[in-house]
Amino acid sequence: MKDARRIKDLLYEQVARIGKVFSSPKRLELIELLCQGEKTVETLAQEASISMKLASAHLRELRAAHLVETERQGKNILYRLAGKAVADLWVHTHSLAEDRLVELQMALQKIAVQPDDLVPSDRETLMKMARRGEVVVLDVRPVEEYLAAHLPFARSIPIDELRQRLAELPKDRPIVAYCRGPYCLMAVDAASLLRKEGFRSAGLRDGVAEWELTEIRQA
Amino acid sequence: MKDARRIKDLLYEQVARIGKVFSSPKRLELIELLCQGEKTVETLAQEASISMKLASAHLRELRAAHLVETERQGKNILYRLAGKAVADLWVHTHSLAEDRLVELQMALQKIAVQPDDLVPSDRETLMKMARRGEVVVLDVRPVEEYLAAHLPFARSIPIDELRQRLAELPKDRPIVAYCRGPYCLMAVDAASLLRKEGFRSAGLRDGVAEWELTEIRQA
DNA sequence: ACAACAATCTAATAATTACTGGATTGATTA
DNA sequence: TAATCAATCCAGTAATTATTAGATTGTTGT
Repeated sequence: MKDARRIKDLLYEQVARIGKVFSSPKRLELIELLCQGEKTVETLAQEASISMKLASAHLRELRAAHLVETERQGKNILYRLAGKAVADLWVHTHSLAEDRLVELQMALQKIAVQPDDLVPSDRETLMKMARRGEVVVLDVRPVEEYLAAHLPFARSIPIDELRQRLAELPKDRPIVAYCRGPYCLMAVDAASLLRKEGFRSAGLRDGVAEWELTEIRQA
Repeated sequence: MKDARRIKDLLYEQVARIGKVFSSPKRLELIELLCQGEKTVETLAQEASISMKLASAHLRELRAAHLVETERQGKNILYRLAGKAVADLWVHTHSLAEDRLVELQMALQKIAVQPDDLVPSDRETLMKMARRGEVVVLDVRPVEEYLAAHLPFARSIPIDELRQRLAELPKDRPIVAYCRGPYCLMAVDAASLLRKEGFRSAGLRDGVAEWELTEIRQA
């Protein structure tokens, strides 16, 4: 059989369709946004700072690769990931990037806030403390994203409302803020705001997708 | 801070560098080959049926993304994956492709050989039987790849030598052949050859990289 | 039925990327 | 030292992909 070559080419080409989707920065950003729950094209475009037309074109690619599904909701069209496996591949991909690309490591370090020594860095003790109420886990994403999924014991205060709602937070216990993931700056912004206001606070690098993936691996 | 946008763009762009590498069929094939162990440019080019120049160009991309390392060995240059995480992402990527792309599923079904009812499909019982010698696990890749890494209890007979070495195999026990992975046709070729010759035989879809990844998840 | 709106489609151009041929580098062998 | 070999570099063209503008499709509200 000399068409073994032809078959192989066909197979790898199919896999490359997935790779192509992950080869554009904006598409990656859209995937990360969709990891936070279903969204309309308009919302996605706004959050990613691109035109609706361009967002639509990128989403078209995502759909062609069967990585997202759509549903009409009145005038809007809702996009959602076609499965948890898509979010997982996003996490695996950016983890490998962080592992291998020094440029990325340095860029991430630049935006990180100093860790607070009262806040544990490993999740097991963090969860133990959260369960006991010794630490407040704060979700600073928009409420809809919190409602779609959030970390255990997390409380929701969107970053825009944070300044107005400081009174809801305790000053005697550390506050761990998290957001969409390592490329979302809301958690670090929240943490530095809280510190300025006299709270003990730290930012968590992981979002829900990252958390859930490593949960499974540990279990 | 209005440069939040600039920072984000930079971060996603870095991750997209990894995606770009995975967006070309031939680069994927090279990655899979490198999952089997270190190889020279010439070997890689031959196995992937491309010119050495083109192979060199693709490998250049892989190296630019820090996914492979090189080492000079006399006249040749050896390429190897920069870490297990690279092989893992390859497995995760093609798994997602198999999960989402119907075209790929059908193409894979077309090349699959009928399963043998004496050969278990889940790896735990397969390993139990292999340990007891109730089944022969046969690595049909080139010997060097077998030497670099192989499945537990596996025996090596490269596919080219298989016809000459049939006497080494038992007729009373089933033989499970495996190769580089689901896109490598050596295992299915071996299994159908063995069946023609009166052996009980089946092909295993997974290669070493796939096996090792799912091992860890189960453990 | 019509205006307003969300989103897509189509087509055109700009920007990247893939591939090939010719020259070049570094190491080995005669 | 010259010849050979593996591999890369460079430059040019072919092929894809990204992006934007303009027209179009559904849907809602008046």
